[in-house]
Amino acid sequence: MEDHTEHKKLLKPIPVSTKADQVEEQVLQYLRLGNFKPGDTIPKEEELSKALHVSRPVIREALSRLRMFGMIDSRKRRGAILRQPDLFSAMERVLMPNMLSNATRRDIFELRLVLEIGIADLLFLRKKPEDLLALEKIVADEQILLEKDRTPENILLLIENDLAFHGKIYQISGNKMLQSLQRIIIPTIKHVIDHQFKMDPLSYGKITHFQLLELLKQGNPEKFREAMREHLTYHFEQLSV
Amino acid sequence: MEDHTEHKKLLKPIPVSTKADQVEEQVLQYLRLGNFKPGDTIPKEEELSKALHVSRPVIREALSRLRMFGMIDSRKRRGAILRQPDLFSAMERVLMPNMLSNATRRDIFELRLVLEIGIADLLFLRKKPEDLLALEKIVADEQILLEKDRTPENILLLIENDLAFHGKIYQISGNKMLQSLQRIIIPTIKHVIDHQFKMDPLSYGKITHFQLLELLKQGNPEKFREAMREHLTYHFEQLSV
DNA sequence: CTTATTTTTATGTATTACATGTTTACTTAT
DNA sequence: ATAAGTAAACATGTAATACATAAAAATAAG
Repeated sequence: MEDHTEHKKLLKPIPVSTKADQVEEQVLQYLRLGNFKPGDTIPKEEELSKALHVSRPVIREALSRLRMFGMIDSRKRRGAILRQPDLFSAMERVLMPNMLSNATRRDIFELRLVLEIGIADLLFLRKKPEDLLALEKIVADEQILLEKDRTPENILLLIENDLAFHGKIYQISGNKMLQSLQRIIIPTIKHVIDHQFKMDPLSYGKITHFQLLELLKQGNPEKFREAMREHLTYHFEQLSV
Repeated sequence: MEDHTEHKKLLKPIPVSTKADQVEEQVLQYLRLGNFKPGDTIPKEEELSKALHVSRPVIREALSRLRMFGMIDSRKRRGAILRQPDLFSAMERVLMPNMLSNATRRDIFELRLVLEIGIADLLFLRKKPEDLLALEKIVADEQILLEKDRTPENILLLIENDLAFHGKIYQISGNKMLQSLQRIIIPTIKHVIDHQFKMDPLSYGKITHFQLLELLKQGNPEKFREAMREHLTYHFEQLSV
């Protein structure tokens, strides 16, 4: 018997992943190699259970994960059908800025800067008259707010206004992926500005929203990029090696 | 019949959610409001089961999803402990370019352009001598390959070399989030270039990798941005409104 | 006091049963 | 014969239960 326990210790270097993990990997592999298209059905839980020699709860646990990513959509009687995975929307659900490490929050803060600098070409490719009108409205609102006193609630309104301006930029890009990323970025940026850097959320460079809008109307991508870089200059100054 | 399809669109997009979905949402809510930190433990499955009045398998199904995101790490006897969610790594696992819609693939293609244009400031902030040496090696290899015949295998090597150069750029940025995004982008870019645009993967503008490297050594972010924009000009030309 | 063993306990896995909603097939009425 | 209504089948959703397993805690042995 003591020999038995000896073997037990020696034989198991424990690369343990649970069965559900393995099933998930198997199914993903199956999907990758199968070259399926959205709308195709995958084997029934019962069939998977028999094919992989695991119980149905384990199968369900694995499929549940794919469901969370929007990869499958299982309906009664029909089984599970493949869907186009929505890469970022699932991520939004689990994003909790306070759970992230400072390093990750910093990464997201930087990501925002990278995106808003690099987005210029898309803006000039896709901007429409109504977009410019919307931005004009936002800038006009900002002007009104700036002329008022700096009461706490006005500060909040200014922050909202600022968010609206930059958010509209992502929207004009016409790129859903960028918009998804922005939804991930926003709560993190707020957290970073409040807790990590303790900077004034409205401390922008010499270039104002108004000037950015004018450039978007009459300028070109290159000028817009450099103006945005200047606009975000205080944000860039927060960065460290 | 045409009337029928009309109604289908107008009526019910099916807002059904399973219990596991609801449990997942409850737990996420609990975590968000609780202001927890990595290392904290969450209630045991049994407790959750009683508190939410659902069976343990349902609880497990919900927790399994959080496990997939790396949010929790459950160990026997101890229960589940919170971890810092790795936002993008889970997404890499489920990325299957052939499952994406053309629109999504186009979005990812554009994301790459946005990132590589916007990344310039980070590069100049974080570049280190060894990074430049690595890039020099890549560029030298490219030069050797370019002087050889255009055999299929040499073409493949050139594509690998190109990937190495641009990949190194992301690495120099020192931003893990950008590197994660790149791992999502790479297989999609390949797919898009092969199937969607049918463009030459190596068709770059007048600016070469060598010139980009020289700018990274002696130039500034602004010049680098515009050079990268020129380098990617044929990619930008693929874009449509 | 250290080490080995047992016990405890929470998760991992499996079996089983039943509920629920869809599809398919069948029946019935006009 | 076509249309509507009904019943049967079937796959997923939910639940209860039992046992395996591993890790921590408690206890016993040296």
